[in-house]
Amino acid sequence: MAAKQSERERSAPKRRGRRPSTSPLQLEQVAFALFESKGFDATTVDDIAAAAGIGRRTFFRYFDSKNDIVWGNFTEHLGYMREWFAARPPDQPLMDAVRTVVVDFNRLDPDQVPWHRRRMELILRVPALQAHSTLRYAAWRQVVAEFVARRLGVSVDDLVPQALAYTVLGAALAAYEHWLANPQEELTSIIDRTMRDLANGFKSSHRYDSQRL
Amino acid sequence: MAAKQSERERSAPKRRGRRPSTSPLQLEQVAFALFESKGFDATTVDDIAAAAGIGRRTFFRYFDSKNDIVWGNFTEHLGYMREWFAARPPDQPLMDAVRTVVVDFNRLDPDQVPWHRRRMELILRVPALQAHSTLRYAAWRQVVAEFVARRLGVSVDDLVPQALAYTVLGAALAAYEHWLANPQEELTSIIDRTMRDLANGFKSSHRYDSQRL
DNA sequence: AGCATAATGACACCGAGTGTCAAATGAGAA
DNA sequence: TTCTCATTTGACACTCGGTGTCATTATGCT
Repeated sequence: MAAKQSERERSAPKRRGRRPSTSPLQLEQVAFALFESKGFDATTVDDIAAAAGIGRRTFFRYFDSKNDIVWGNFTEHLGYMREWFAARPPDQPLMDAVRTVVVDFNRLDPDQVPWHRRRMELILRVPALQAHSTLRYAAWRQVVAEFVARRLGVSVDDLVPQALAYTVLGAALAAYEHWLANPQEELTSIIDRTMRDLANGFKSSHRYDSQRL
Repeated sequence: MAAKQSERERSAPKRRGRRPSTSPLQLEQVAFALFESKGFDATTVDDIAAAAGIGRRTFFRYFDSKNDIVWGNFTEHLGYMREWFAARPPDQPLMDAVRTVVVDFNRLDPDQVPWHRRRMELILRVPALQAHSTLRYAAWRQVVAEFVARRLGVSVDDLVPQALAYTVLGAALAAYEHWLANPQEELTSIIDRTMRDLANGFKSSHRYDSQRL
């Protein structure tokens, strides 16, 4: 669906037929308002379509599923992450490179923070979205695994790149949950700390506390 | 649903009313046969119920959802894992203890291997099940996090136990995928190797190859 | 004006999951 | 045996997410 979004945006210049009556972004905003007031599960697609003034069938032309609403243009962002990996200096140690990119990938403009927090609260706390997110995470992991495989000169499907990608994702998710529970801490700091723990094999983890960094 | 199963089994001795006309295990077997022949998505709950000779509504009294079929008595097994963690010698290093238990948790009787492989192929390859499985993994992670938190003397909700649990899960999943792709290798070996990589911070991972162990 | 293109919404359909309730079944008590 | 009570079952109706189809509407180009 983030794919749909970007296709739509890129093919802007010279239109031909009828103009879209809304946009993924606008639908996202309408939907988020409903999620906030009624909760995700209690909000039906009919509710969202009605609130946005479109038909139910039309909604599903903007998003493949109700779950996909919360993911914004994630797929597009993944492209940036891939580029950042490609731009890492070849002499930078593997885990340092991974940590740097993952931290940067999650750096936010201060004005985006509240919206991102609401997004992540949905993704990480609503069971239906927790489940669905797995499919998005797979694409994220793949980007990491591709970088690691390139660095190690092995196939993306080999155990090490996949295991590394899986564990890096895990570290990031734990960091995100900690961020949701501790709004005063900076997201990038938490991720950085967690990624260092991971690169350490959690050997000195008992010495960390929430004040560090 | 695995909860349902065990309640059902435990409350066996003195019955009163009408006897159940089937069992979760029998339904699982009927369902797996259908999944094998038609695929998971193409198999409807009606199909399963019909094949098992029960009504559709009755099916949902044995399993909370179609997805839950593939998880067998996972919740029950989790109990064992919790016990194994509790039985670890207090002087065993943290990551060694975790590795040992996770490896043991996935040790199989040779005759169970084919069935377990089919189960895991469904869980790890069918998108609907990949997604749903996240909810089961959360319970698994919690068991790991509880052990780690106890060892470190911190809260289960703290960053380190959660991050460790998340990454251990990730390592296990990568190992499982490798196992599915390489049936000749032993599952426990793969998991052991991956867990050692994790405890190493993947520092020497480029020296591993699929022959090791 | 007329044509091609693209988006829309109405309609009908499927499948998962749930609430309700009467009927079937089995064990123990009278 | 018959009555009673607990428990499971299945029929029915309903909600909701998601999809296929198709006529309609809006827009740009010739």
